[in-house]
Amino acid sequence: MPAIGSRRAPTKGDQREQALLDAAQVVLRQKPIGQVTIDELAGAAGIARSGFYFYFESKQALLAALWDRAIGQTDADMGEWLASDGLDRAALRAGLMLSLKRWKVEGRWLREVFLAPDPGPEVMGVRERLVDDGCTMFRHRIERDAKAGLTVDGPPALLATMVIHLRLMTFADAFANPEAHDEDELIDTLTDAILRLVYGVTPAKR
Amino acid sequence: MPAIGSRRAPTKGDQREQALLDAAQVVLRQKPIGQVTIDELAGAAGIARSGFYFYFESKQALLAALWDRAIGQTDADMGEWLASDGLDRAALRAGLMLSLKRWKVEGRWLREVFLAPDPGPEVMGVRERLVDDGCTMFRHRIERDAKAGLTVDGPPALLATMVIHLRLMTFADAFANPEAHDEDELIDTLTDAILRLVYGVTPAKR
DNA sequence: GAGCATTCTCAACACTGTGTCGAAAAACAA
DNA sequence: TTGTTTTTCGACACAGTGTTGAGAATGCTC
Repeated sequence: MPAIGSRRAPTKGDQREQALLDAAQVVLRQKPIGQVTIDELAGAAGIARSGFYFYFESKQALLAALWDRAIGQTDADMGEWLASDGLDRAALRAGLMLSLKRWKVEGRWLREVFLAPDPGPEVMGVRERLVDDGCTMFRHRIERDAKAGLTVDGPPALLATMVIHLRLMTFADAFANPEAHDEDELIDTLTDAILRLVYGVTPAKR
Repeated sequence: MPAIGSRRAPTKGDQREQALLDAAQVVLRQKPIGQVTIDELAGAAGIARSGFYFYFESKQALLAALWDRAIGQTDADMGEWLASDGLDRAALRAGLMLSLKRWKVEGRWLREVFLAPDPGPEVMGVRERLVDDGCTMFRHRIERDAKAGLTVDGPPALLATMVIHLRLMTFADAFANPEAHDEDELIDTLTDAILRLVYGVTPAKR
């Protein structure tokens, strides 16, 4: 594991570590962590089970690393909207759609790290960082608009948390029941729901 | 396990089964299921580990039974509002407050059954029943109001799911961070959020 | 390319928790 | 009491995790 920015060429071990992460990501798309053994993960990356422990302390540690790798992407989805101001419905909708697409593929294990009741300390660390960061960014966005008198009154922190959770659960649900709702309808409903939640506004028909 | 309505006195075994459920409920308030062993549950009810299997097939089965026992209560919390019509803010708020109180005590294991990524089939059965029933009841309430032209337009099923999830996550969050928000403020914000979500209305200041 | 250090691999072991079985004890009915 | 059913538990088999230490492979330096 070379330091970030290190120039040294990736060693065989570095590649193995990436292979382990890649393999895990593929396996975890198919079934829940609880049903995946370390033996299986190691096997998928072409090493013996005990070799796994050279790279990661535990399954949880690998999961945390995997999640860490995905953080940037997830945040980036909503980036444009977070940077915008006021009732930018288009930016919000676009961000949500991007997120939904991601969730449709990686939903299973994203859900695990977000919602698992008792993840190890490593995962908890990453989760808190991500959720806190997410809430903070949303909160800043909302506070900005609150100052401009655009939002409903209500504690921005609470509103941000609600929006985050609403989004999260809607995507988790969409992953669990992919056939239940039309994708566009789902995103339109979610977009408008968030706008009503935060700004108290039902935007004009599209 | 006597049939419902059976007159026969509860045998020692029936009592033991209840003791097991009661003990589990207490233990599960303190720590996540993953950290509770069957040995511990059996011990808390005063029997040997292997004796546990006389009453329940697995930890998951006990959990399902425990949840089953709690279903009636949880539903009853929102009963008054579900039976009412239109924008009955008082009934909604009262129901939410009742639910919150319950979650503050039983939050840990309620959360587990709702959100665990990979519960056994027994729990899945109960979960689906509960979530589906909950969504269905909320949906009926919303459909009724939709017919009366009170709600925003949008698929009632989707709105119901969103409301259920918003409520669920807000309570889960309140359990996880009990100090984060004032109880009344939390419930007021949630109540208004739901009303805006479904009816597009920001009620008059209280 | 020889010598040396680092990186990597894995078989063998110890441990914890789950689930099964059958024999015995306790409770109940006739 | 006697026979039947219910309840209890010790002993076993098994699966998955995590540790250790020996040695193989790799890369670096001269």
